[in-house]
Amino acid sequence: MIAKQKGMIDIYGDYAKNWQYVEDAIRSVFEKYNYDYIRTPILEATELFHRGVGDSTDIVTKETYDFIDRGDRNVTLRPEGTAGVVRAYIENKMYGDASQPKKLYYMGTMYRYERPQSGRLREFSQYGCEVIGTNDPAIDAEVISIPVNLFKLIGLKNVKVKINSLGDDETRKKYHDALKNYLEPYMNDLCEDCKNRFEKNPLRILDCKVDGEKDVIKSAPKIIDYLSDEAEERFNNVKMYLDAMAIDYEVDPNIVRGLDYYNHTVFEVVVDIKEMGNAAVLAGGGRYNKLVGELDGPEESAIGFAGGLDRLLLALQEADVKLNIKDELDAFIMYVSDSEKEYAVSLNQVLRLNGFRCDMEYMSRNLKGQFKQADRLKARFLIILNDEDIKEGNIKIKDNLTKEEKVVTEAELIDFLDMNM
RNA sequence: GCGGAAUUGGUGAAGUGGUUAACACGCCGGAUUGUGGCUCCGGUAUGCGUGGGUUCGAUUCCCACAUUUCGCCCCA
Repeated sequence: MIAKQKGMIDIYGDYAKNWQYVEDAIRSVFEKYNYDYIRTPILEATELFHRGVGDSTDIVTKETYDFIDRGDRNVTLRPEGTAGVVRAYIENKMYGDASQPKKLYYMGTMYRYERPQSGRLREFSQYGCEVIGTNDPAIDAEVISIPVNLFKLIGLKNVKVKINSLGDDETRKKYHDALKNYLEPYMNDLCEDCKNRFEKNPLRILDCKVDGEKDVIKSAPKIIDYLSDEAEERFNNVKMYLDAMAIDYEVDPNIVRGLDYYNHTVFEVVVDIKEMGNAAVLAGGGRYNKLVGELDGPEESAIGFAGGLDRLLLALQEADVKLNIKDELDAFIMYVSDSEKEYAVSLNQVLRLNGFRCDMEYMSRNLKGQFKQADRLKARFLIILNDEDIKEGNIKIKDNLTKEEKVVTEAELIDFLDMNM
């Protein structure tokens, strides 16, 4: 047997139903916010991610799904959505469109080449948006509010927003130095991983699982104390607009997103479910004002967020949220003889063309088995054919809730179903 | 990339170096000569992740690999 690839899953059955329900919910929220759907290729030039995501993180050096294609090109399965959307924005010259800013949303599979673990597969689905072309702090608040509203509408409670500001380049540089100066004398007290991070990515030390609770870390300098006046005012405006939307948030100075391209606003939307561990971060994002320029586009400001579909579904399950999935059958057609079967086929066709969701027996089960099948399919009405009825132009229909049986003419059947559905 | 655990039918699983691999659920059929969801009865794995090895003989022991799973690194 040929098995699926490591870290990939088949989505089917009830899980697929939940999946589609959530996808519909996401689409509907983005449309209410007036975002346009964009669908970019799954495969992109490797260089896009090297430049877009940044070489310094492990993401690009060892966690992307890279190939050499038949034309000797270096290609990569997209590890995230932003780089592709920004590339499409530049390549299609969307900055010239009449409607600005460009508000784009996407949904699709992403890939990372890693050992799978809880809540982290090699192929996973993300949804998210990018707003390109404005530096208005009100749009920061709008973008933050999207996942918050989505989670609320879908039925999740205990959703928290954590925000922080990384300021501008100057802020980051000054803070970087200050943090390293502060930490250097304490390095021997920190874990091996943190010693490693000290050179590579000192910001990450702030949310280390091992050392994060130590006083040394807790009293480390905070980036928000290093914000330039301009950056601070910008951050205050974002908070003001969040207040105006009545979005609860807390400023968490330890939120450092992993990617190099972020500046100013960064945020995470977290659900308070202990069992979820790291996967409790349902969505995250931030502003990236330099990225469009770095990818050879115009110097346009941008902000976006992305969320994991798989972990959203996991959260819904953990929180026992009942999704309103409609998978009931309107009618199931039962028969025994061949002539009844022929009539069943034609009746099925008529009912479907009239907009009813129906099905019939295809496994040659006896009548008892057909009743069971009808229950499995959650059929509201059972249509039980018999040759004598058919001869007289009658159809026997049984209400599977009340168990009442009724004989109607073929002409009456559609009206009867219409009235009862 | 590093470490731990696991892998037996459609499902949950028990089990053994040697004729027919428990039990339960599900499914199919019968009792009920065409109206079920209860009950009773019957049927339902030539196979124990894959490939090697040890052995007279392995699903059971050993090795490798694959996959799953839980962590680490990293996190989009």
